Amino acid sequence: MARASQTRTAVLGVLTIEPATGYEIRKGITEVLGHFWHESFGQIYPCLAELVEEGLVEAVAGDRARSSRFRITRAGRQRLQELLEEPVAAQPPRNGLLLRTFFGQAMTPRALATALDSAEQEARARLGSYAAIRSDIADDPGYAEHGRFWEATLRAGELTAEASLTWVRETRESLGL
Amino acid sequence: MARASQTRTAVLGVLTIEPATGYEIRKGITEVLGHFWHESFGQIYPCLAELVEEGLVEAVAGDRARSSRFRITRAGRQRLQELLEEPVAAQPPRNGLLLRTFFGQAMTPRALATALDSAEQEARARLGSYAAIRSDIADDPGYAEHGRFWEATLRAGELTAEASLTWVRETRESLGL
DNA sequence: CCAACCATGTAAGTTGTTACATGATTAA
DNA sequence: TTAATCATGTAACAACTTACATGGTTGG
Repeated sequence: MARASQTRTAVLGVLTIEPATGYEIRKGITEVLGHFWHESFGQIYPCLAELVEEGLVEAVAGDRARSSRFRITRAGRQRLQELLEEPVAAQPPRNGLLLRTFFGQAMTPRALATALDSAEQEARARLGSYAAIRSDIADDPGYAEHGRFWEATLRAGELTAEASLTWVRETRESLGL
Repeated sequence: MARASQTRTAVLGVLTIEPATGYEIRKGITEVLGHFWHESFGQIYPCLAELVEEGLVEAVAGDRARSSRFRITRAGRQRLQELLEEPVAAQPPRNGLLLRTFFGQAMTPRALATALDSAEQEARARLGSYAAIRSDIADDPGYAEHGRFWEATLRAGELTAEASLTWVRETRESLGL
């Protein structure tokens, strides 16, 4: 059966921006969508092969040996639209930090405090990276079409990171850590 | 090889509260940890069998035929502490709503607006359920030990849901939806 | 008596990661 | 020349979901 996951959605989506090799697709997902999406090579290459077979993307000659660029077809754009309009499938939640917090009495206060420190550092790092991305957005040649959407996803990251910092602060206080 | 995932951590954790059947463990995870954790039966039963084999939990007679309660052993508590003190393994991000937002120009404004509506409704529903859980926490006989930790996880849910509502509001505005 | 819930377990399938293997190209 | 990056692909494994199969118990 055809791959039912959202990997297809992400790959087709990236190819609407410009034709790309598998390597570039993965790089784009990591660098641009990285704060809310992830794909590994082991997903991308088989997925591309399927998409070609279904006529949703087509391979064009690449810059170098053993490389091919993939371009989304008209059918691919149509399919992408359908995929995007399907209801969002929420991934089952698995928050390791909250699991540790919930069972906090089974660990040393020191260890829980360390976990909170890590969460804080990670949130700060994310906020820092978002500031850098804001410049990238302004420089993007496709700003008029993509920019506002890109900014919206970035804003989600900021709000999440800020909520995370608020939570760490409050939790340190309420648990006396 | 032994199951390396955090299912063991969650199961052992639940059993620190009181001995339980597999069914009760699943129920407890769904009802109490549901806003940040998830396990299916297909994970829990094999995991319990492994834990028994390793001496981390032991089966005691259950209330009825074909049922057994599982009790965490001293070794199990020790193992749980070690597991909790391991660094939090962040699950790779896959946010379907942000994926749709990023590729928002490839879908109709109407469809994106619908996705935002769903996100808003879901966040509101979560806030409602947290209010109900707050009463449960106050009623919990183990409040003094567990309650503060439980409340902290709930607060995380509230902050996340509120951040989500803020984002939906801002995004509707910035994208004119 | 019957619906809802309690209870256990397995098998098949899907999804995804990681490690490995291979080699071309480019910039220092 | 050599390290980094570009590029592709597969095989093994790990994790997880879902559907199925089975039957006991309780409350209305």
